[in-house]
Amino acid sequence: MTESRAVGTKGMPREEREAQLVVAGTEEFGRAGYAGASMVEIARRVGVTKPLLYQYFGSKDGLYLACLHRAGDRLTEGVATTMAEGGEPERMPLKVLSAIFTTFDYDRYAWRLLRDETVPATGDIAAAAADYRRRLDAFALLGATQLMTSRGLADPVDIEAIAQVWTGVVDSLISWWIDRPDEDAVAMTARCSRIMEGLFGW
Amino acid sequence: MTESRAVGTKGMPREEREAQLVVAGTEEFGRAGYAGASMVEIARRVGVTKPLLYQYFGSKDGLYLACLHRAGDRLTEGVATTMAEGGEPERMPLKVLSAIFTTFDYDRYAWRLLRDETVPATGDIAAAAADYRRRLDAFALLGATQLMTSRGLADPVDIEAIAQVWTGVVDSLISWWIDRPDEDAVAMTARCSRIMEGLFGW
DNA sequence: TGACGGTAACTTACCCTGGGGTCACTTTAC
DNA sequence: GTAAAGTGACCCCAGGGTAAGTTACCGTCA
Repeated sequence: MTESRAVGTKGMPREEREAQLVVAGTEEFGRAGYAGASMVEIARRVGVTKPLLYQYFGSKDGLYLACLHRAGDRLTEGVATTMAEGGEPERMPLKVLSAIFTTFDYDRYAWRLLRDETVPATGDIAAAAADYRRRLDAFALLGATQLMTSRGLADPVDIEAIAQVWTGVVDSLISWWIDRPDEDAVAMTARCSRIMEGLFGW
Repeated sequence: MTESRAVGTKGMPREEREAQLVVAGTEEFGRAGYAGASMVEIARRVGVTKPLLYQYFGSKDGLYLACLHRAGDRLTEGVATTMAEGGEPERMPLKVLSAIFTTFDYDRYAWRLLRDETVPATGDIAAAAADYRRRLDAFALLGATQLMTSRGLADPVDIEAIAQVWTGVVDSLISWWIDRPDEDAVAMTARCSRIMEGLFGW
C-alpha cells in the first residue's frame, strides 16, 4: 500500500537524492553562508530528515565540500576555456561574464560558495575554497595584466587591486542577478555589454 | 592597593569602555559576520568579560546596532557631503572613494557591517542596515544616473545594475585595503585615481 | 583628613536553546 | 529475505543570556 507513512524508503536512489541535497545545500549555503546555514533546513527543503543527510555526506563540512567542488569545478573549467580562446583584452571581461552567466543560469548561488567568509579559517573547506580562488585569481590577474599592459601601465600592485575589484564586480553582478530571476543569462550578458560600451567604450 | 585582582572595577568609565567595545565589535563583526562573531571573543579583546558587555549593550543585537549606527552615520554623512559638493560625473566616484577611505582609515571593517548578509532577515538590525543601504544606494543611483545621462544612456534597469556594481567595487576595494594595512587613505586614493585614468581615461 | 556609605565597574558561575552529529529502528523495493 | 532508503529520539556543546556577588572609586560628613 502507498499510504503516506513517515518512516521507510521513498524509492529514490541515493545518487538522485544526493544531487537534490547538493542543490539545496548550495542555495542555503549561498544564501546564509556556511555559519548561518542549518543542516535540518537543507534536509527539509528536499523533504527528508537530517540523519539521511549525514548518512550521505558525513558532516556539514562534507556537504559543503560537495557543493563547493561542484561549483568550483564548473566555474574554473568555464573560465579556463574562455580564457584559452584569447582575444582583445577589452573583450575578455564580457566573454568571461557570459561564460559565468551561462554556466550558473539555474544555479546562481554557486558562485558565493567560493567567496564565503563565514567558513572556518582552517581545514578542508578553507583549503579547497582558497585553491579555487587562487585559480580564478590567476585568471583575473592574467586578464588585468593584459589589459594594463595594452595601455602601457605595469604597476604590479595596481594590477592586483584591479584583479580583486574584478572579482568584486562579478560578485555584485551575481547578487543583482539573484534578485531578478526573470533575467536570463543572455539578457544579463547583453546588459553588461551595453553598459561597458556606454561607460568605457569597450 | 593596586594588586591585580580578577574581580572588581578597574576604574574605567562606562563611556570609554563602551567605545572600546564598539571598536572591538566592529572589527569582529566585520571579520566574521554577525552570525560568526562571538560575544565572549569581543569582550576578551578588550580584556573584559561577557556580562559587562551585556550590561552595557543588552544583547548581541544591541551591540551590533551600536556598531552599525556608528559606521552607518559616519558613512552616509561623509558621502552626502561629498555628493553635495557636486562636480563632473566622471570625477564623483573618485571623490566618494576618497571620502570613504579617509573616514575609515583606522576603522576599515566598518563598511562591512552595512553589507553583512549573515544578520537575521527580520528585526531591528535588518531594518537599520537596510535603511543605511537604501540611503547609500540612493547616492549611487544618483551618481550612476548622472554618469549615464552624460553619455546619452537612460535604461533605468541598467542604472540600477551599475549602482549595485559600484557598491560591489567599493566592497572589494575595502577588502583589498584591509589586507594591506600599510597603505593609507591617501595612497589608496592615488592608486584608484591612477587606475581609473589608465583604464577608462576618467 | 580620615571613616564610611553608595554606586559604578566588574567577575564567577550558572541556565538554556539551537544546531551539529549519532543510534537504533522501520519500511519498502527488488 | 535482504539491503537500501529513511525516520524518531537522543547526546553534546558552543554560544547567547542572566543572577548574584566582589571590588574600587568618590562624595560627604564629623
